[in-house]
Amino acid sequence: MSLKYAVLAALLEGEASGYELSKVFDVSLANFWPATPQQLYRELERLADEGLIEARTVPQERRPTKRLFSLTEAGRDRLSAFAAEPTRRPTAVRDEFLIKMQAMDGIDPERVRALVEERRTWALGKLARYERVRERLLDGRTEEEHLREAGRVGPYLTLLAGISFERENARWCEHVLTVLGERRAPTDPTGQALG
Amino acid sequence: MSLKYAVLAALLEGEASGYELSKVFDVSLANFWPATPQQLYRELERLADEGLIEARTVPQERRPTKRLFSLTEAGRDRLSAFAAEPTRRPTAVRDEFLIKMQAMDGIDPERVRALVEERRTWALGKLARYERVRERLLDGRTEEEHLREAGRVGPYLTLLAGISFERENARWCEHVLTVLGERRAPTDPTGQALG
DNA sequence: CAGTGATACTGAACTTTTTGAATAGGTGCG
DNA sequence: CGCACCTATTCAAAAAGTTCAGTATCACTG
Repeated sequence: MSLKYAVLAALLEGEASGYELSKVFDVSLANFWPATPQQLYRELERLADEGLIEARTVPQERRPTKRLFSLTEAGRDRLSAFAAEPTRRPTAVRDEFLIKMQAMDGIDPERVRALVEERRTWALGKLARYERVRERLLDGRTEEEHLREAGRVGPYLTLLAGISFERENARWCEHVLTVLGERRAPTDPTGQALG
Repeated sequence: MSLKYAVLAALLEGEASGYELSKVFDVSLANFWPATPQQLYRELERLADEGLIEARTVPQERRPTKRLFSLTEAGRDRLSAFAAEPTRRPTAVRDEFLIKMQAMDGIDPERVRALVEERRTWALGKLARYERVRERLLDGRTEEEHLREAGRVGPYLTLLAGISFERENARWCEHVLTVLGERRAPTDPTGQALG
């Protein structure tokens, strides 16, 4: 149900094609509501049928024709009504990696290290991408200036949420690597786990 | 596909009924792989058919008969094989609340405050529950002692991930409340947003 | 001028997840 | 004794999401 509103919220940034949205949903918004291109195209179709967005066909010089979608007044109103409602669904995190970590104590510790390193690298990469988006949004101003002066603050604040999420991810990985290191070379000399 | 492994990982803690798992998936594991009771019962059926878990029927004195499930050797092996593989799916966060925040700049600021306060309260509540689980796991030891000495460290480490997630959530809410407060009483006197 | 890859979109089958309800024994309250 | 609520599970159906496989246009490379 919420994909609908995620799409409407994305269109607050201005008109976009399905293809463009599928890019956006992979970097910024992917943060809190991922969707595949197929989902987006279907959703855009439905929203247009409902009159919440409108499409305009744009033939291009050097590329295939695209359809740009933008919010209608009805769409804006519907989104605002949704945003003002209390939140029904709690946050759902689905993380295959953490299932593996839950079961880590049966796996070769070097294998676990490798998985955690991989995860850390990934989190840092995402963090760097978010930081670049942030620089672009701030455009030279400090956070305080931007938040006082900007017309819209929602996109910046949700970006901050993504940044702190990935930063904590990376920190957690580092903590786990430390723990694994200490278990490999234990200061306690019982030798229990070294069969 | 991963629910299967989430269930196997949950059974590492010992045998459990579908009902008990549905409780666990609502507090600790809900963290990174939520599931409804219906999903769990179906998954348990499938896993038993595959021979990865086995069921034993336990008639009870004052309660309905329950079926307790436990890992088989095949189940343990399958879980270990899964846990050692590189992670295919990146973390997926689905958060209706953050969609609302993305669209906050069209909503009555007092309404937004209320939503953020609600979210903060919820995060702090979850954090408190996690902290209690942590106390129980540590059982008087320090984190360092526990991590060096414990047989299994996976459950503790994933719990830490949950704790830092909710702590950051609460912090983010507090930051947003500050920002909203400053926009309500701006030091910059243009009065632009006070129409 | 064939191959590769980006843009731009569509279709159909499939799996997973959610929702709502039904069943059924037992406990505790007034 | 009736009602609400907890344990424990199952059924059915809808909604949401994933996967795989296309179509088609154009740009760039060798």
